[in-house]
Amino acid sequence: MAHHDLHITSHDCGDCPIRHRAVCSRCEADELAKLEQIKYYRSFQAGQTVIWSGDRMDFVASVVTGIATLTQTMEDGRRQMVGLLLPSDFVGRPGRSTAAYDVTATTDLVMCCFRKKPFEELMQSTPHVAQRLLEMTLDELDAAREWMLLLGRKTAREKIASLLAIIARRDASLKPKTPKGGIVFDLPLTREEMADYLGLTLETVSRQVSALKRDGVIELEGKRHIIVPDFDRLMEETGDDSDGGYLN
Amino acid sequence: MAHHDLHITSHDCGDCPIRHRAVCSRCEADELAKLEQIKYYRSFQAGQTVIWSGDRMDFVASVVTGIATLTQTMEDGRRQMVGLLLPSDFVGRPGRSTAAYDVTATTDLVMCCFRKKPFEELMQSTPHVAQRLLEMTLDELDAAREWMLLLGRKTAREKIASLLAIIARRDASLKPKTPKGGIVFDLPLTREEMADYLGLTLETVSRQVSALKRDGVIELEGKRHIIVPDFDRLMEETGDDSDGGYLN
DNA sequence: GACACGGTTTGATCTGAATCAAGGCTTAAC
DNA sequence: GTTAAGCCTTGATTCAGATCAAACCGTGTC
Repeated sequence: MAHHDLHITSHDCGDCPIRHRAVCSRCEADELAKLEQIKYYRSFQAGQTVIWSGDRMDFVASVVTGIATLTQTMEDGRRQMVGLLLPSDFVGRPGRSTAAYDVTATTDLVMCCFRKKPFEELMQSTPHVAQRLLEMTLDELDAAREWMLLLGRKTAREKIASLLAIIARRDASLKPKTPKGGIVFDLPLTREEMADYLGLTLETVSRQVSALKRDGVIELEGKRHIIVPDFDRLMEETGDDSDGGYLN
Repeated sequence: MAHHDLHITSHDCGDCPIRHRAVCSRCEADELAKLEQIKYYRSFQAGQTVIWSGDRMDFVASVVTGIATLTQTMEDGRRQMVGLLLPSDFVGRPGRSTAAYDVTATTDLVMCCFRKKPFEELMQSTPHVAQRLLEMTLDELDAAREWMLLLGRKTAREKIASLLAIIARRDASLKPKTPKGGIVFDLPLTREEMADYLGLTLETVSRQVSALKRDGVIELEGKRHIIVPDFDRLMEETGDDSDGGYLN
């Protein structure tokens, strides 16, 4: 993420409650003004569908608060999650008029939308927006490819550990660590949603979560509150390279 | 693909044997000249590794002829293909200095490379290059997400049928159809490579190919030459929506 | 308090694909 | 012509995860 010094998220986007990593970095005053004109907010309750695959989609958007998912469904009902949208993530494709996936709010959700036509025009005239979007898309592609390794080759236990590590890592970057170095967070997904993420059934998810708890890798308070006493121990269970990833 | 009228592949890139969809569309004469200066060709034999994950990578490239694969490998040797590069496909990430995946030539391969530093500079000064790259990356992301559905939720038989359909469709767009409406092509992948693509073992691939042959969905001449007498029949086996996909 | 409901756990059983193992078919080498 | 190496097929067996089934838990409602 450090490979472009665009001072990303370095200022607020007008009155947006969060800083729009996607579209506002390096915006000039007049560009901001233009963005102001074409933006609007939409709120959704947990469980609500934002848009169905195939529906007309005349906006692009970024998540302000909450979590949304992208899923694909086969005729017989088999579902696979293909994207997880966290605050500041971008959704929508310039140049396409219909949604390619179901977008669903998993938690209460606020999105900051931009009407597509003017957004595309803005993109034409402000090259750094296209470049920033390219960067984000490449990041997403990398994430998708890691996800493919998970889906194709990892065991159920490794899949669960990987998902917990992904969420734990994200949360750790937002919150300070606990005194003893443990990481604590609430699962934003139901067992079924986890299963759709991982290409498993909800029963298998439940069993493997129980197994990780039994083996002391995680602790549970209720169904959703997770304590990871030792992050490295969790990482060992993911099957991933231990070296913490390549440098940029 | 029709959503941007960039007259892509509308002219040759200097003496390149193919038209570089990636970087040459709408190039001005002076931009072409600049590209000429930073480009060079590299050839690889079938089976050769272009670059290993983690290696320094100071170029970006597009495939001229042949096929290359991107794969990820776990420490214990489990492998998952995460990308399949066909002629005119682009590889390499502006802003990153090391390769994130193993890149391997599956067939004899010629790539047209551009040194990264000057390519990035060119990107800064020519907005349409970044935009074209964004478009291509979004296409790749869509493909990755379809692939995720395949990996997470499809049966072995559906996976094989899907892969054959993908290759058949691509070939059909390059070659004229056979008199009787059938599609004929040569598999560019070994059974093991197919397995790595699909998240299966090579034995399962072999069995399912035999099963599709037994059921008359495909015909085989030798190990690699495939005849699809009825493409719709093959599509039925993929588990995908029959409606041929959404309009753009 | 009784009830229903969504999310979850756990148990018993089944099954699709992995694994283990043996050959077969081509092509190239000597 | 024999041998070896790659690639592919097929069979027997095993096993991880799916499926089927039952019950549990917390919350909100009447």
